Amino acid sequence: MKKYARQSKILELINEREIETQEDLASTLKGMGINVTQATISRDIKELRLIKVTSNTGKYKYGTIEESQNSISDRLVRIFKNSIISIDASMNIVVIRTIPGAAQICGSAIDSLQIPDVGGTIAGDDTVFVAVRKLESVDDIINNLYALIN
Amino acid sequence: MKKYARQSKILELINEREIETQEDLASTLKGMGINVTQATISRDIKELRLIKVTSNTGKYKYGTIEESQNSISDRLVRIFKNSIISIDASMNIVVIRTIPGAAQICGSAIDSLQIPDVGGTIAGDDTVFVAVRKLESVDDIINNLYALIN
DNA sequence: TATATTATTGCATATTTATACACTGTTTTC
DNA sequence: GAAAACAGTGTATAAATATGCAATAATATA
Repeated sequence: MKKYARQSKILELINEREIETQEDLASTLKGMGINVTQATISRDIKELRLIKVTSNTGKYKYGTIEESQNSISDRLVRIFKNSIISIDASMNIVVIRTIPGAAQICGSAIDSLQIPDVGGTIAGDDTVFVAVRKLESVDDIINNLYALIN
Repeated sequence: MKKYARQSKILELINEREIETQEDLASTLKGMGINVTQATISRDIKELRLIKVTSNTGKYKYGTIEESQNSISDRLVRIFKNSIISIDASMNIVVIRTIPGAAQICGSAIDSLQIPDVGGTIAGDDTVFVAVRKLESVDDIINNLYALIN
């Protein structure tokens, strides 16, 4: 059974180099004496749960979920930057104004961030309400959000 | 800018349903009055950092990295189950025998698991040595590994 | 050992995805 | 306000990926 040896090599390779396609991987492996076709690579990738992640250059490359952990918050931050108009508070409600249509996604973004003392969010079309558990935390949360967009 | 409204809907959809392809997504959105082509979906998916994950049925579907967190250890466990022959210890070294060629990948698997008191691993072709920091921890670690494969 | 079962893979190809290019609408700059 | 720069999208298609099927290898079973 040479499958695992090959898969191990695959994990190694995607960490070392920018592997952009399955053909890439197949031919690199071929160069190392491991003869395999794209079809098998496709199956290996499924088994190994490898994913396509965007490299620094904006292109797709193969990577692991672990590795792309960081990019989760990247996504959220990017969405924030592009859509938030203002952040304000009324008592324990943080009111976020967004460009039209972006409130929902900003809401889910905030949910994902799991900010302490955030009880929940509700979003309309261009407004998000963030319920804060304690009045004292409101400023922290606002600063937290501002930090994201700068 | 209706892009974010659409992307928000996309996030919603992939959580609710098993979306298998980008065409799938495009036509579902179309059914909801959001008119968009596969090409744009492809770009949205890149922006949202969505990935293909294997659904329960073994097929691919779209999902988020967050959602597929769990499947990381799945991968490792699966590899273990399929390749470990025996687990034993000599003093503070846990010795794992695997099917030929699988030691490397089992080694990386163990590394990823970040088991307490594991100092490091080294793998040959069909054998992995796991260095344990304290003699007292050896049994725990062995049980830990056995638990994985059962 | 012979037979049956299961796992792994290649080949060929259908399916799916990414992208170059062109167009449109929006925002910025002077 | 006109011109320039930019963002978003569709069309068409090239590029990349997944998979049915058949062959072979590995493993289990009698």
